[in-house]
Amino acid sequence: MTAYWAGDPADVSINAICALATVSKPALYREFGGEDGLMRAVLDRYVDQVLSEIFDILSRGLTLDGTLAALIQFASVDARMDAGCVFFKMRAGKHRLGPMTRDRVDSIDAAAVAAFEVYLTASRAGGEWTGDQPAPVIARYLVEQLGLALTQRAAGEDPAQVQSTLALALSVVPRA
Amino acid sequence: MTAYWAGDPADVSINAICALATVSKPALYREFGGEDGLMRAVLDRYVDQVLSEIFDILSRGLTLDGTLAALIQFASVDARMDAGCVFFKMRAGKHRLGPMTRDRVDSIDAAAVAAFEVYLTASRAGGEWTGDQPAPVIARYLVEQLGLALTQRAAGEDPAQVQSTLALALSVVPRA
DNA sequence: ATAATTAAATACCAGTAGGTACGAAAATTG
DNA sequence: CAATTTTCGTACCTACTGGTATTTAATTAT
Repeated sequence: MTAYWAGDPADVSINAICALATVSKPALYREFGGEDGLMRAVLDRYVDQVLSEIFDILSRGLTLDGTLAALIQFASVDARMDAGCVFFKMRAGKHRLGPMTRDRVDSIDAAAVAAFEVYLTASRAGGEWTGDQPAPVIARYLVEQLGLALTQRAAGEDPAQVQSTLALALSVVPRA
Repeated sequence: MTAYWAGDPADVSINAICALATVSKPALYREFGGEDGLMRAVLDRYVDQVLSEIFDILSRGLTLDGTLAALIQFASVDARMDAGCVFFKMRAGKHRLGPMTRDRVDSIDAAAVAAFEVYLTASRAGGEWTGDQPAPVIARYLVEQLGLALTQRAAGEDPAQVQSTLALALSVVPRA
């Protein structure tokens, strides 16, 4: 996970991973079946350990404004995201992934959009979100903007600049 | 250019290009010096033939609203951008490029932001743009949003969905 | 027509990718 | 302790990468 996170997952070879982990190549294949299985396992672990923070933010019961502020903070300033996000890195190079990893990426993507949709619907019911746009559109929009911010961070862009871009993008969500 | 455009530039090998162009490998090396030289040449040609459309839109003397609408149309619906954009594809995988191509990518990126900045400054002087944000911030924002839209199209997303995302993103620009 | 020169393609190089056959070591069982 | 089974790593495989040495073909000069 560390190796995939630090750079581009597609640029990290099985050989390099074995060397980093001081594990023999057949041992790795016995454990994960191949590159596809390894990446899928890494992605699952990453979602569990890191990306869950995003789902967590949505379930804190914050105001809409507070939720968006927390998302902006996490994606563009938090040190944990200095090297970007394993999920969005994999999604950006989806065509290079094996079938299992690709399926996982798709289902995580769908789950993220769905989580935002649920949040937005509740937010609208509570009168906090006054938008006339359909919730699915805004949910998809938010995921894409988070992805853009995390991609920019992975590219080494200045966090302050990433933050200003993301804050601007999320300012289209009308708060009550 | 066709090969780089159709997929991911980093996934197209010199061998494949030679086969497609029915050109021997030494001939290609005599002409371009190597992969880096070829990519730089392709990028230059692409900017000249395709990406110039964006700079052209900015110099048509349209209203701010009309300009943004034209940009949205071009990036998210125009059939020429069905496979995405060679420039943004290369920029997304910048770490994989040779030094010459990478320098070109950087300078084209800077030129694009500068062009938007000039446009916005003029637009503000004309009273069409009423934003209080600094022009450089909005210029950078617009380039990133165009890049996001073109990346989504390269990934095969539904143009209508790309359009709705981009239109939403550009709606933060305050029109008089 | 033949010799000298220029052009271009075939065939090859080292390096690395993902993946595995097979022999050695270690643990388990009788 | 001996025999068997299971675990594990060295060494190797094929495919493909960017790049080039060497040979073949075309051209020019005599």
